[in-house]
Amino acid sequence: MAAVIIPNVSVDCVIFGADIQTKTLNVLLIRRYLESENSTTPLVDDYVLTGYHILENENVDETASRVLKELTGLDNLYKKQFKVFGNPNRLMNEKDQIWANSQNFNKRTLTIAYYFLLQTHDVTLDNDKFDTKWFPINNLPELGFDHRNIINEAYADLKEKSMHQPIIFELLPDKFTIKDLQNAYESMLGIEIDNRNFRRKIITKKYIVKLDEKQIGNAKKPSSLYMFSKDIYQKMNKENYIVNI
Amino acid sequence: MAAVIIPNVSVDCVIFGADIQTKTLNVLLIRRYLESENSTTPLVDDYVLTGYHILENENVDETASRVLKELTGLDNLYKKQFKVFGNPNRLMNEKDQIWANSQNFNKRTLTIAYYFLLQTHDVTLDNDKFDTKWFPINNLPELGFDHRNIINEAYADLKEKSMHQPIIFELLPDKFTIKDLQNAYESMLGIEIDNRNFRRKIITKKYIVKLDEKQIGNAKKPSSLYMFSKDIYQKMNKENYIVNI
DNA sequence: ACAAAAGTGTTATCAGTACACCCATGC
DNA sequence: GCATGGGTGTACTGATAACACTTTTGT
Repeated sequence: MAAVIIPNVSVDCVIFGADIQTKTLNVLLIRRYLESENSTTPLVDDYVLTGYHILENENVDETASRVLKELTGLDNLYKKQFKVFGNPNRLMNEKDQIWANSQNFNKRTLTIAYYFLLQTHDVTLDNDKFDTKWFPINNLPELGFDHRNIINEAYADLKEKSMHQPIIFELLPDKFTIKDLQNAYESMLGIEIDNRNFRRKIITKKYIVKLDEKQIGNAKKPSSLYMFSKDIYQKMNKENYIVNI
Repeated sequence: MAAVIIPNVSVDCVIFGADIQTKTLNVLLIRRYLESENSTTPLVDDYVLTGYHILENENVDETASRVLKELTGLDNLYKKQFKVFGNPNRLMNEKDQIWANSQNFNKRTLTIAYYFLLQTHDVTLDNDKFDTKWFPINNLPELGFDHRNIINEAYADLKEKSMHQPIIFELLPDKFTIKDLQNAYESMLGIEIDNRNFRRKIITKKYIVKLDEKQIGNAKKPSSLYMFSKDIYQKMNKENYIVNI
């Protein structure tokens, strides 16, 4: 009883992972590989996003969550459906044609693109099943289909959103230091932030709560841990319209 | 030679029109009407968004523009693809079933939703062809399918966006008064703004340019006209990251 | 005691808010 | 000359920006 899929439509997922060690924002990609019959150079050897078709009785959001779970084992993450890519030529470059012939899929497929936010160390990669790898957003490998474009648009949307919504916390552990938060902004936006002003700004927010805990294990002065309170944030932001163009 | 469409997918368009006279934000809707064979009460009598299927060789954005042009005759308007609606039950309520049977379309259809921004007085409604009507966003009629939901989500996205991007100008004529701008914000966001502070804030923006022209025709003191300079705006906003959570 | 990262304070400037009256015009 | 909406100013408060040194800890 194979699941019935909706033709002509797929879901693709840009999985963003913040690496708190390397202080980079990374993207999780799957290797796409096709050997050549008469040469040692492979016909196709690049990376793509994870994705799949939508099942007949499935909500589109559920498709995205399912695809994510299959790859990472994770559930209940921040998820944003940010754009549909439907250019008639989006799967028409040379390598994609070769791949399409080997995989037998429809050449006019729209894809509904999502991005997910998580921390790289929350994912245990099962590379027996998928040949996956994290790549820094600023140093992506060769990508198949229109996936470079999809990633770029996801990243632009994420940057834009991060500037006025508290989604950065989805990229951090529940307990984080002010410096972690600053690093997350700096690596995401590619900017430098004055540490003293940033600190003041953050500490005065009521929804950033100081915990009675210090970070252990790093070789120097231990720093205080904080958490983000979604409850307090939402209570403060009811009907609070600030026009800022 | 009928155009080939992509099955299972459609585009729906929320057309927002600002009415500078009534100071309301309106939505353009099409009447959906189906007579009953054995009763004077019609089987279906409500309103829906305009929309259509995507053609085989058409970009999704082109579908949206085409649908808009067919209904309004307008081109080159601000257009935002904001969300896909793909719930398996989205066309399954009673009246939609009746309608679906009379129109013979697939009950599992995803729709890619767009919204457009314009001024109501730019549209000449050809009601011989479509039975269309403007409705204030706060006083919508009975709506078919999941279109109330689609409109609500479009409106939420528009409000959110209007607070930190200069899209409000898409709802105004090229030349507008400060008061027009204020009215547009007030009706869109449902708030009241202090006229003096708003004025100062707007006039100090370099991309809001005062013209050597006064508004004529209104019976009192003529007010100065201004325009929005996209050029200046874009030059100022290059790489200008302001984190404000 | 030293290296490393955490954490702190001041001043100047700018933006936001609250609030009430005069001005220019058409009739 | 008067009604109508256009347009203006000030004082207070809070936020932002620029800037460099001290504190705490582990080794």
